[in-house]
Amino acid sequence: MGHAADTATERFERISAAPAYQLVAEAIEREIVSGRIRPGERIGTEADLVKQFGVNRSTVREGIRCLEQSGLLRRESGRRLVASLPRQTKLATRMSRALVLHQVTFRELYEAIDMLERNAIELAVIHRTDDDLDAIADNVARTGQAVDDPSRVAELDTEFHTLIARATGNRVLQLAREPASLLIYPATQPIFEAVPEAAPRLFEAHSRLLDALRTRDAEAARTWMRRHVADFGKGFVRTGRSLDAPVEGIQFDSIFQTRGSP
Amino acid sequence: MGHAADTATERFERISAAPAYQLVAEAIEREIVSGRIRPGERIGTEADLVKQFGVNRSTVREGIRCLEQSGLLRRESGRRLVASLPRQTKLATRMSRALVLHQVTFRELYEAIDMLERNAIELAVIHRTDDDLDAIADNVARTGQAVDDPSRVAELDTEFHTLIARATGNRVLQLAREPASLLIYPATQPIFEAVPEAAPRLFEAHSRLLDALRTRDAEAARTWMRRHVADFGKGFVRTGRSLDAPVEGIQFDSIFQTRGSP
DNA sequence: GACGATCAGTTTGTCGGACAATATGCCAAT
DNA sequence: ATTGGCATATTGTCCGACAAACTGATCGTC
Repeated sequence: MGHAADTATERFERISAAPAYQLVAEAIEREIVSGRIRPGERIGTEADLVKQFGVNRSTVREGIRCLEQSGLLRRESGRRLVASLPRQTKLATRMSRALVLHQVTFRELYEAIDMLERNAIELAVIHRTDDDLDAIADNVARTGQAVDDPSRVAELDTEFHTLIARATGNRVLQLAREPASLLIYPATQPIFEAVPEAAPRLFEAHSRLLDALRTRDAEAARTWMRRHVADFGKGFVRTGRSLDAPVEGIQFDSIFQTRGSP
Repeated sequence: MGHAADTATERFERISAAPAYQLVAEAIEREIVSGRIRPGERIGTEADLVKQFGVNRSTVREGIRCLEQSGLLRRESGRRLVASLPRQTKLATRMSRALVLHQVTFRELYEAIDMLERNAIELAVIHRTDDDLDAIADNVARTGQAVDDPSRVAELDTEFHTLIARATGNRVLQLAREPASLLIYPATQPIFEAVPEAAPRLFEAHSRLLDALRTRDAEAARTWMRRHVADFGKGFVRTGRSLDAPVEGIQFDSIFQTRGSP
C-alpha cells in the first residue's frame, strides 16, 4: 500500500475516484440513513434511477446489489425496490459466520455465552413484562413435554434464551448476544443425545429461571443461569469435544435472504 | 403479508428460482466458507468466472458485488479479486448503524455498555498478557497528559476500552461489545467539555483499572469499572440529554471501505 | 547488476442496446 | 366478488464495445 508515501511525506489524501456504482449506492444510502426515505417507502425503478443519476443501468444495478446486500434495500415480492432496515437476524448470521471463519474456539464462545446470558437474565428480571412471562412459561411447558426428544429440546433451549433476551427490552444486548447464541445452538443437540440427565436438568433450570423472573428474584436468577450455563460446559466436554477446538461445522444461511419466515 | 394465506391454507412452499447472479455468489461463497478457497487466495478474473459459470459478465459482476459487500471478497489494490475474511470492524459498523436506524435509546445503550464492560474487565483480569498491560499502560500515560483536551480524552477512552476488550483474548466478546462501543464514543466528548471533573475522574478510574489488571485483582477491577461506567451515565444526563432519546447523530462510514487505516 | 523508463497486454468500470420472463393494472365476463 | 384476458412495465440476462488503470516484461542507462 501507499507507494508514494516512501519518498515524500504523505501530504495529500489519496485521490479517490470512487466508481460510479459506489456513488449511486452511497447516494441512496444517505437518503435512507438520514431518514429522508422511510423504511418501506418505494425507491424508483431501475429506469428511474438511470434517469436520475445519469448512468447506465448496469451501473445502477451494481449499486443496488450492494445496498440489498447491506440490508438497506429490499425487493418487495420480487419486484419493486423498497427501503428497509437491516434485519438483526441477518446481521447476527453474518457475524457468527465471521466468527467461525476466524476460527474462534469453543472456550471463547463458552466464556462469552456465560457472560452474556448472565447479563440478559439480570436485565430480564428488571424489565420483563407479563407478556414476556407468558411466552417464556409457554416455552418451558413445551420443553417439559419434549425432554425425550433431543433435537426438540435443543430447539426449545435456543428459543428460551432468545425469549429471555427479548425480555430485557434491550436491543443492544439482544444484538450483542445473538451471534454467540447462533453458534452455540448446533453444539447443544449432541449433548442431549449423549447425556441422559442433560434434558431434565435443563428443564429444571429453565423452570427455576421462569420462577425467578416471575418473582423478580435477581439472586436466584443469577444462580440458576450460572448453573445452567455451567451444565452446558460440562455436557460439552462430556461428549468428547475439546474446548480449544475451533467452532465449526454449521451449515450457514447464504448471504441472501433466509428462506424462512416472511 | 401473506395474501393467499387468508382464503386457503398455506400448503406449498414458495417456489423460488434464484437469479443467476445469486447462484454465482452462492457458489463462490461456498468455496470460501468451506475453506476450499483460503483467505488471501486469488479468485480468477471476471473473464475467468464468465467462462467457468457460463453466464454473462454483467451477471458475474452483480454476484461479485454481493460478495464484496458481505466481506467475503476483496479487491487487492483496486484490482484482483481475493478471498477474504469479513473484517470485524466493518461488521460492527454495520451493526451500530442498524441500531441507530432502529432508534435504540441511550438507556438501552448505557445498560448494555454497563454489562459488557464489566464482562470485559472480568475476563481481562484473567487473560491479560504482559503485552496487553504495556499497551494499556501506554494509553493511560497518554491520557494523563491529555486531560485538558476533551476530544483527545474521548478518543483515548475509546482506545482504552478497546484494549481492555483485546486483553480478554475473547473474540466473541470483542465482537459483541464493539457495536455498542462505536455508538457510545460520540456521546462522550460533550461530557468532557461540559463537566470539568469528568476527565480527571476518568483518568483515575483508568489508572485504577490498570493497577487491578496488573495485580489481577478482580474485585477492584469490577468496582472501578462499575464506577467508571456510572460516571459516564451521570455525565451524560449532566449535559442535559435524555436517556430515553434515541441514539443518533453519528456520521457513519458508508457501506464501502472506510477510508481509514490500510 | 541494479535501477528506472517504456510499452504491449490484461482487467476493470462503464456504456448502449436488446430480449424473454414475469409482474402489474385495467377491463370484460361470469 | 372472483376469474380470465390483455397491454404495459420492470427485471434478469445477454451481447458487444471502449477508455482508463493496472500488470508484467523489455529495454536503456548508470
